[in-house]
Amino acid sequence: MPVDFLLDHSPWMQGLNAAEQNKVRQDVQVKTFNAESFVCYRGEKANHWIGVINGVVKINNVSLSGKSTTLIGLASGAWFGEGSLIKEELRKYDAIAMGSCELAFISKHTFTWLLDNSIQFNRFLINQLNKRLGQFIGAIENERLLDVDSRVARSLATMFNAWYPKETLMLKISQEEVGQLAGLSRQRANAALKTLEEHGLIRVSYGEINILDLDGLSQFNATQVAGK
Amino acid sequence: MPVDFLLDHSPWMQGLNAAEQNKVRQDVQVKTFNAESFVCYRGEKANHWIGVINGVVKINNVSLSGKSTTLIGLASGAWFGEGSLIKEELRKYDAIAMGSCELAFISKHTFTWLLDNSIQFNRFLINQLNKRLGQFIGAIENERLLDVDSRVARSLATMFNAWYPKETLMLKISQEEVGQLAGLSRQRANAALKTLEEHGLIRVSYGEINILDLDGLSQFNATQVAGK
DNA sequence: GTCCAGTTGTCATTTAGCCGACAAATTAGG
DNA sequence: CCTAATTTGTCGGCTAAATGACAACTGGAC
Repeated sequence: MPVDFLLDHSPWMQGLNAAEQNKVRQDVQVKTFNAESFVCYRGEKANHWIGVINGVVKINNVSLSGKSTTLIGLASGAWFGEGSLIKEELRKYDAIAMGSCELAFISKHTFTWLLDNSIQFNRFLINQLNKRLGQFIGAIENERLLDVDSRVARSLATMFNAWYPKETLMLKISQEEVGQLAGLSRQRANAALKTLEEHGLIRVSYGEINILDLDGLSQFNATQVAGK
Repeated sequence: MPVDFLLDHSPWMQGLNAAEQNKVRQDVQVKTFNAESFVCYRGEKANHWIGVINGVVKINNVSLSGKSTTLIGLASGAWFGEGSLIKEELRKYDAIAMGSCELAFISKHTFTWLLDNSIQFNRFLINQLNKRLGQFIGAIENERLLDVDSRVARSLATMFNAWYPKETLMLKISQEEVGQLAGLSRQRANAALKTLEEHGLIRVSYGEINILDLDGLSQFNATQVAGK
């Protein structure tokens, strides 16, 4: 799948006029990353806005005590990294490729140009930030109010919230990483995955999870299922 | 403190021209709320953008199992409720006055008019959403990586992230509510408050917390303090 | 085919917050 | 000044997740 497919299907591109679109197409750079390689480093200067052509990228942080957590996973169609560009600050998190992936880089220069010149682009950003804010607020709700199995379900489902080609609902992810994504130990994540598999929502194999029912996954609530 | 003080010190007002500012001043309505009264209800149609003139408002949610959690507290100078206005959806959370407070209401009509006509206003919203997104991502980090005492510290500090008159660093809040704000039981919140008091960051009295050192509070990290 | 690093399944043990309970303290209202 | 409602301090028992450990499994590299 080429960059053009990503650009053609990105809603913010559709809001731009021909000249603006051209500017973007000339600026965009494609880079490929191997599994586990770093897309950006925490503390680094933010110079690009980044789109996922294919593969999955995780946004990560490591605490002082060495514990690692994943804040969000981003699949094909997602654009990220605007936060640090807008605030003109250093990157606050690591971005790491999960499995090999292809990414599109748009320069800070073009990004700010769009921000300064296109109302449509501003509107897109408002909507994207608003949607993502909703996602994270939801994540806090889940973490506080939902049982652990449901949290794992939501964490997996949330990855696919962007536009994406629905065929590729497969994740190259270890159970250790699932734990980091949901804020759990590997062992507990393992148990949760088994529960979800029993409910026919996913299929677990070595280093890989297949999503069988994305809607079911994002609505899963163990306490309701159990009828309590 | 009158509405005008809030409007004069709100950064988004400063970005508007005289005509736009006038439109806002004619539209704004002031309402006062008693302690514990509802400012908006979850499920209600969203018709206003709301600013805090004085007092504190908490954004709340109650789970199916009846457990209540507070997602964020908003003090003087904060504007909120744009999320549901932008998405044109029903309110997703309750907003409840903590102690009596005065709020400014701007109609959806004027809000969307600003959104459609003022680039400056769009820019303000992007910055506000981006900043708040950072806050919530930070909250998840804290919840996963930080010890409980530090989480309480951050929860309290985050309330005062907006512009506000720094004199009023006092919260009318029960320890039960502190627990809901940090996602903890009352008993554990109580212990955390004692720790923070010992470190000279706050002073706790009946139904009330005084912030002595806002910076210290927002940077507090118990594992570092303990030297582990 | 063999080796090896990484992953998974599953223990027992430890830890920490939750919950229910209840007495003491505090404030507001008559 | 007295009373009722709320809040606070603190206990012990309960529960669930974290942790550490280890054997079994998998897939890729050689």
